[in-house]
Amino acid sequence: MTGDGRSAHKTDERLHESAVQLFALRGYSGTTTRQIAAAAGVTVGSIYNHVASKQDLLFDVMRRTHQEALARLDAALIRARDPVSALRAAVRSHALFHAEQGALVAVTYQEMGALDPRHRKAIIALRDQYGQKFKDIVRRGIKDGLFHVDEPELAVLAILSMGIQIYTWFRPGGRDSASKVADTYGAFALSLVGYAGDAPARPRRSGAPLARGRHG
Amino acid sequence: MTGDGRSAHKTDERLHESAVQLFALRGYSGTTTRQIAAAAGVTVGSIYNHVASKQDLLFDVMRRTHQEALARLDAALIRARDPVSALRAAVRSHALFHAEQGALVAVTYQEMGALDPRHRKAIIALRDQYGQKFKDIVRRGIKDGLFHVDEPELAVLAILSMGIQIYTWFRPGGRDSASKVADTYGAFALSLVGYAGDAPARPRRSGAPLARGRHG
DNA sequence: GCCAACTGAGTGAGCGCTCGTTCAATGAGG
DNA sequence: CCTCATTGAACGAGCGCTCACTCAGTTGGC
Repeated sequence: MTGDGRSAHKTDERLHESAVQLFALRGYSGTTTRQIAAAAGVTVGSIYNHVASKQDLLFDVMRRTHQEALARLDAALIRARDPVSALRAAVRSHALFHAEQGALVAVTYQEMGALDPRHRKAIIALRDQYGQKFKDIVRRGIKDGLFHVDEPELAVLAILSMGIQIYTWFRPGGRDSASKVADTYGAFALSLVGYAGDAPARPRRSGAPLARGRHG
Repeated sequence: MTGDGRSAHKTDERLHESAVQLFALRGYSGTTTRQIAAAAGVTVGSIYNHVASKQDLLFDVMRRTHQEALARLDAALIRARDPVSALRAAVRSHALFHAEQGALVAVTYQEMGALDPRHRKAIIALRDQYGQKFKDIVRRGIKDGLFHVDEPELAVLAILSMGIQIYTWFRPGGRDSASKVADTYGAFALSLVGYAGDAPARPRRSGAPLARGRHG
């Protein structure tokens, strides 16, 4: 039978996805190799034809998560020509990723302590690379006189933090869509850095029929 | 009871503290009862003279953490007479706690998945109780016309989120003191909810020459 | 003042079981 | 017929937890 879903590559992917789901649910130490194998539809021994160790599986999940987040951030920033639209686009990308990829994000943030020191160093480097792009935007916004914030480094940390935590409460089908959350967080970030031209109080952007900000 | 430093109460406390440190470092599943015992200066069997199970130890850590955070928040709010000073005081208390009690906070946020469903329910109730106090402040600020934010619920989530994450990067002796971070975050929170009177000096509505709409 | 009875923290070998990992054997596809 | 993913038994280590026991320290009858 050709195309029976049993090729080596497909098993690789199923192992990866099974590991993500289980690590997110039970944690790295709380997940057994047998559970991962069962979820991927193979037996224990077969895992080791595809990954060197459980530890390597964790590292691979984290590495790919960061690379994906970086790729999306870069894509979002391509069209931004000024710090305001750049920050809005960056925060939107950040928030969307953390809302839509909850399992990947949960593993990445909760299992840092389960990584070997060697692997951890590599992941931290990727994380810094990600944060640096936000710092650059805020720094430029200040230089251009658009943003007014006393502690830009803390502001960037705060902006990243509020986005990261989305994965802990966001559920698809909840009150707000991921896109709505992402837009709102973009506005929050601009308020945070003291950008005055985007005050949230006044109804902006044509399609806002529900004047829900200030009923009397 | 002679004061020889071997009283049962002291062992209780040492077990609790050892569990906090180890759970924070290696996670709940990654920590063994023998490690906890060794860190507390006793052997395995003795643990069970003080706690019912490893799971109960985790629950106790989380419960006490939330109760402590709630107590500090209430203490901080006693003197607040208006939404502005209340939000500032609440965020300051929140940020300080998450900076100063990193190990407690790490366990509380990273090991929710390791709790029994029964225990988890109790912890979530405490967490909601904590968040509700912030919601009340923001709601009152909006009603009084002091805060201007379109999405108050998301704003509260964002404010709590940025404070929670402090435990992941704050280290005593770093660039900023916990107090400095807490004050700055208080200002961030007020910017976030659209409170105009406390922002760093800036040209309000002095013009927003850049296109505000998104590019697509 | 004495000693037997009692209390409860501490001990450490050991229970049944599961862990991550290995490997000889298997069998289907090219 | 050869290749290689897959299997499942097996390995040694380690898991949470138990339990018969030790041993200070305290109590209370005489």
